[in-house]
Amino acid sequence: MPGRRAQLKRITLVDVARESGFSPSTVSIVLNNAPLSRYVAAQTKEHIRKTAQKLGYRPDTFARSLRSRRSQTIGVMIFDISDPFCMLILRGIERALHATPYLPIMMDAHNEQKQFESYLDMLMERRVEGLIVVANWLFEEGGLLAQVRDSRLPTIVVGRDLSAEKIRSVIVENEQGGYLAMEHLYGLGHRRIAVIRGPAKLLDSQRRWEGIQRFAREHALTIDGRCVRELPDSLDPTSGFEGGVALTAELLESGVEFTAVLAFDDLTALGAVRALARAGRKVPEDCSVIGFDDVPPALLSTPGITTIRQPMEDMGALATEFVLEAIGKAQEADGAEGAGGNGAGQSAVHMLAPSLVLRESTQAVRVEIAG
Amino acid sequence: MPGRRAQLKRITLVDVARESGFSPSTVSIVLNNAPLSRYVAAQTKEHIRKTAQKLGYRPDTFARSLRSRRSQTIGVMIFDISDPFCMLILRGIERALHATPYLPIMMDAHNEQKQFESYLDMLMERRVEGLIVVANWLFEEGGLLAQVRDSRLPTIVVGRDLSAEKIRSVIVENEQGGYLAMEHLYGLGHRRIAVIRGPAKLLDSQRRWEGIQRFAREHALTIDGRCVRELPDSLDPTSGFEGGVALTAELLESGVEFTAVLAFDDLTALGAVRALARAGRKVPEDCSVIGFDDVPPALLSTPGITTIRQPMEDMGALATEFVLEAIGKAQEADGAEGAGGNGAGQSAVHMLAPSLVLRESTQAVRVEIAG
DNA sequence: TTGTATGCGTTATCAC
DNA sequence: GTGATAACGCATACAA
Repeated sequence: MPGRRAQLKRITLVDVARESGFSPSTVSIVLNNAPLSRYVAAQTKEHIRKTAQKLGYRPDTFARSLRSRRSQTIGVMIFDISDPFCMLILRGIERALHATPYLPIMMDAHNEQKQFESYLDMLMERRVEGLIVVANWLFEEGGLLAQVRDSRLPTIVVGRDLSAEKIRSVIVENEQGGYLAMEHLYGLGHRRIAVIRGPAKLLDSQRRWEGIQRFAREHALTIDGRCVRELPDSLDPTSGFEGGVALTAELLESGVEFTAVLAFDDLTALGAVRALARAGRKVPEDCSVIGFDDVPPALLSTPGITTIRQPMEDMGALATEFVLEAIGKAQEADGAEGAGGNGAGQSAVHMLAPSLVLRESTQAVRVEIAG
Repeated sequence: MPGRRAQLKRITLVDVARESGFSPSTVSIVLNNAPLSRYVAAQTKEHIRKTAQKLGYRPDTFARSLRSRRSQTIGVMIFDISDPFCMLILRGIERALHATPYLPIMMDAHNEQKQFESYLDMLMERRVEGLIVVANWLFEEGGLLAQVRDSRLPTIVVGRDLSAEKIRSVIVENEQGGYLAMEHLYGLGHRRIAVIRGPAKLLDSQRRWEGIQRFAREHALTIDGRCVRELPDSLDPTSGFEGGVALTAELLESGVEFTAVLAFDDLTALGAVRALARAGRKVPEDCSVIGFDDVPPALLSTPGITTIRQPMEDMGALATEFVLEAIGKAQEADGAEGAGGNGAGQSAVHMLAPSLVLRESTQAVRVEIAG
């Protein structure tokens, strides 16, 4: 290594100015492509850029942020990073942010409201310019986002429909998803379908149910009330799986017949498989199972779980674009005073289409003919 | 909303000074608990703290960092956040960092060396005070960390043994893990054990194999060479699972007999289960399977995968402590010039003990008596 | 014990 | 077209 010890001293804007023979202001203007740079001679620009490059100049983030009041960061609050559902959304966020000068600052709330609050505080303190909340279904918005809402910080939540709380959301089309799941099962000949619904409190859970019912209505299929179970409102991260096990076992013991289980999500489906196996019923031969989400464990288990896929990466990317857009607008309308929305306030819910992912946990029903 | 519009103006140190009647310096000293604060009257401190509280003063991170040259952040480079293995380590890091004033800045390299490099750059630019690299086995240290190494930035890698590259590492005791797995299988009566080794290049893979061999030696068990397969050196994230499927299928077709499969990791084990199922062999009745790591999918699949657990959360926490410690030392020895180590250079590998997690994928061998 | 003055590296507002 | 100069908010050496 050719003695790079000189690198120890940081190169500043002033160094570049001195070396290039121009003033710090000009250098700053050029290097930032500031509006004023329109009036700088092309030759000057070229020269300044060259020397900056030569010296290996890197702007100091802190000085820049201090002066410009802009942090160039987006806060990403993850409600539970160990939930595979959240993870894939992160990918999308990172992907969308990659082309921009913004850096994500991620925090994991460990499934705890308390943490969520304190981290939110930290993020605000670090002056993030936007906020993306990655929520799974355990997330309880107990006024947590109230402070954010009227802080005018461009905010969006992905993974949960919080439009009722006046927070812009990006989610999957749950109703459509429920419909698709039913359609698939029905197409395979299933008529006695057990449904494990999500927690009642969950809006997304409602929607899926609506989709299920719509399909049933359209096909004159009645869903036996005894075949429907509901996941409890729980704060336990593994409650989906355990709920699936328990509720399926319940279903099995109740004696009511069914040839397929439509589970709220993949973990629930995995739980159903477990319970069925325990009862000696093989999947899919003796009973089909369909999940929702398409998280990795659904692919890795045997049989692979047929599921309704949420385009999580796209959801993350979309949410990111919205936030960036809102930040842009807020900047434009910066001088323009007024109580009017800077884009942060306008609550709306953006929905992406789900899709069926065929794997091995569902198959045509064996004997049954019709309901 | 009761007109909170006054909040728009940020409270600064000067505001607190004015309001409390003391000078900015005194206020700064008190609020930071700086060394000099030892000489400040208790009453003064009290008063200053009260008014700071009253005004809702929050120090400006950027100004503080600009001045003090300290970012109060730790860079966390995750090689692949979608790998459940990495995820749990993150939990540990976050937990350990929580009690400190340090904020983690996480970046996900998406399994790409290119990304890794550019993000590393970003982290350095943001002046992180320490670096934790969360690596899975796909991570290739192709000189990636060279720049970090001689940047004197306290660095540690968790999840991979990179001590050979002179980088401090926190890992599980792989040799012991391999031994434990064999011990478990042997204890259940298995004598014809198929082994799917990890990639040859991987040091961790070697160590596990050594543990396996040690157990075999100690118990006069010979491992049939025909029963041993090796995962390819691959950069594909799902290669573990697919490798497991393919190699197990190969094993099955080769006609050689075995009553158990000892897989390199949980994904490989899951792959083995899949291949066995396809061949009509049930797990664990017809063949036992043991994994390594204890990642969530191992728990969620049916049967649950018996595995050797890596204490990933503890590994993350330990790594974090080391980095914090190194930062502390570097600060102390700040004036003390010298080429000598500030703790960052001292390469060493710290190992945590693995443990057996019993689930349903292994059971006593049916008939076989001895090798 | 406490206050004053200075500078961290940038950007922005003016003059020239 | 370009250059002085003044903040941004904080921490610290030094003075009192």
